[in-house]
Amino acid sequence: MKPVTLKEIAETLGISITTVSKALKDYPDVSKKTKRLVKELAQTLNYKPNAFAVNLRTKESKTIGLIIPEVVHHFFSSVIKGIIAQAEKKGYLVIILQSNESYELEKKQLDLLFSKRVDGVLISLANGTGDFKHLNDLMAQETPLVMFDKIAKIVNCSKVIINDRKAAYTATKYLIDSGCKRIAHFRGPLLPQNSIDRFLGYKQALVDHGFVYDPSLVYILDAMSFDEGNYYAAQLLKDHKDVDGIFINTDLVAIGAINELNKRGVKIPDDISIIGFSNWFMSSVISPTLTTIDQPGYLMGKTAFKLLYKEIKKRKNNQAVVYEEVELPTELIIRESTK
Amino acid sequence: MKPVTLKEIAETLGISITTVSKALKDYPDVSKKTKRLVKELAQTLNYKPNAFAVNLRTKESKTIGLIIPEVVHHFFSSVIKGIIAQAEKKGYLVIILQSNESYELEKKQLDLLFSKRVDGVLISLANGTGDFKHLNDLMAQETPLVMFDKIAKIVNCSKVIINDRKAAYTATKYLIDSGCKRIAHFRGPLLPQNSIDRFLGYKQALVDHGFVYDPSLVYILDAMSFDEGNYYAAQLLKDHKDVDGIFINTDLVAIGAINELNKRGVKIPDDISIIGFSNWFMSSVISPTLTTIDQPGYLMGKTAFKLLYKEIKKRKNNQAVVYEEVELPTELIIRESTK
DNA sequence: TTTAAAATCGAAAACGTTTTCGATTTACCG
DNA sequence: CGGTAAATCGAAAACGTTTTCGATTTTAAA
Repeated sequence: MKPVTLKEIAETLGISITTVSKALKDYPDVSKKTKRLVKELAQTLNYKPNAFAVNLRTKESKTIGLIIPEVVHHFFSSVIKGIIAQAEKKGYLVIILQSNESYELEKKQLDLLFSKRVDGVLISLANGTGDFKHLNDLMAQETPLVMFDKIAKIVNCSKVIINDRKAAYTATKYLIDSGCKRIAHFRGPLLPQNSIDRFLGYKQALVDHGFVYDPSLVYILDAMSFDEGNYYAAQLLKDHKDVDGIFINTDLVAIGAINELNKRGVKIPDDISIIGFSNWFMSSVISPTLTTIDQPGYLMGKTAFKLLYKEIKKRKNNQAVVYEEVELPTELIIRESTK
Repeated sequence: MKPVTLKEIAETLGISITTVSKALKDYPDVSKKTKRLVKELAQTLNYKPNAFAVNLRTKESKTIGLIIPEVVHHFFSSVIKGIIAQAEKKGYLVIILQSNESYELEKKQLDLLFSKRVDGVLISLANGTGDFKHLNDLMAQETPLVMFDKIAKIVNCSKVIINDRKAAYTATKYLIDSGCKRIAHFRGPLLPQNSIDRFLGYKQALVDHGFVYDPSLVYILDAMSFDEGNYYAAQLLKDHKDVDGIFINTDLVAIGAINELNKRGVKIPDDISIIGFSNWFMSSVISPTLTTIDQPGYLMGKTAFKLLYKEIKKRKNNQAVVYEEVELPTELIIRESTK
């Protein structure tokens, strides 16, 4: 049973394809009676327009692409949820691709999306991307792009971000204010902007409060996993007996660290205070519960789509597009892992 | 700058569209020289075939749809990851829709996917669906469908599942073997097959081991949230002072329950043992760590796609399709929340 | 009854591919 | 050089829509 087409409806009704098409879309130049007939038949035959044909004709796919580094991730899945919820409201479908933090994959996937002629793409960069030609190429071909969370400052497009630097500053300052004297930092990889900014915020807070910045206190992680949290917590204990606070780039790692410290009998927060980043659900559930920075994933997804949608509209109407950079608020969530 | 088409390449090279198309796809009836010329130009112009046109012609979208109840969910996001990883290997893109446990939405989304002429759809049912006409309609129109995790036994299609009943039996039996005398069950809503099966497994284990089944010991939850875990744990304490074990439908609720019991000074597992279901990452991290049933999400996603892919292939070659039902293994993960 | 205006309809082109099949060119052999 | 086989090419139809614009029919007015 093949999908029913306009042609079939037209033939069984003895009218032209044109009229059927117009009847279905309530054109003014088709009679009420014909409209009723057509709509009824379409209904009973369960007619659904072939999106390919429509898109080929109208050049609109009503589909956007989304590239994220990792799907199984509390923050990113919240973002996804925000995006598809908002997209659905506007009649858009979203194709999700996972870059696995690989620049090469990211490039390939962008090509794929272009081939599908998506109306726009939303992207959060892989840790591995230091070159942005693929992004600029896409935009050069009229495909709107908006970046969120892990962005590249140098690329000229709309962005939705948080102020990582400020948030990290706040977190570190809280550690300082609560009496920590020697504060370590588990940072993310070198390339991503947010891991740079969080590091910078940490450093700034230190300097502003009369600490001397000690590079041996910052550990550069790679996978940002629970296991790395375990490993570097142990490492830190070995390297620096005097550390009494850690600001950690992301909650998952922080939870790994807490796990390791618990195991070794280190008292949190009495011996060492810990602050994470992101406010994963898990953070409110482990013991001790984790002080962290709340990062609004759902809102970020929603906002990113809105920006993209606005740009799609503008382009469609041949209006000038202005790139926006919206900064979402973060919040320090104080729990048990700090004094 | 409009996307470049075959026509453009053909014109600048002074050859026909046909030849360009064939050159790009390495047809044997175009000369090496022409192929080289075409490919070079395509490369420099950054030509990407218009998927709409291709699909309209070939009737293959190389896209599948995925409908799941909830994105922000450890199990489902693992499934998603498995699906898109496997799909990418075979050159398929996946459109993800979230039904939010709503039957109405699910129906609408299925229509949307059909309109997009996806090559197939993967679905895990919403809790609210008790009617399956929308699924049968889709299949009647030649769109392969495979269900996973939350399935409907009555629908005739390929499925990938776990043996919920057996797993629940194992869990409950473990509680019994470890000495529990009065075992409660927090079950899911009434409709979904897996919540029924888990309940049945629980009941069977009880009966098989000389317990009398007491309906007042099973609580029917709705949202399956952390908060519900809190609430029903409190409720249980009020209703039944003698309960010493709970088998809980899903880890998130179990974690909520543990949270509440911890707060009230109930000792786990000494006073009450708890077993969850799914093996969320979180379960290995809370205190006490949660004994649970491991449910292989990534593998399930991968398998579901494979089944779908097989069916797509078969249909394409006009071969008879046979529906398969594959059952994935589960495993009891013993941790601290049980004796 | 004629005529102009309004209402209703449909032919055809276009979107960018793929593929069949016939046409043309080239190479080769005697 | 003639003829056949092989190599190379392109015209055209098709996929299912949308939309323009001209054609036809109906209605209402004169």
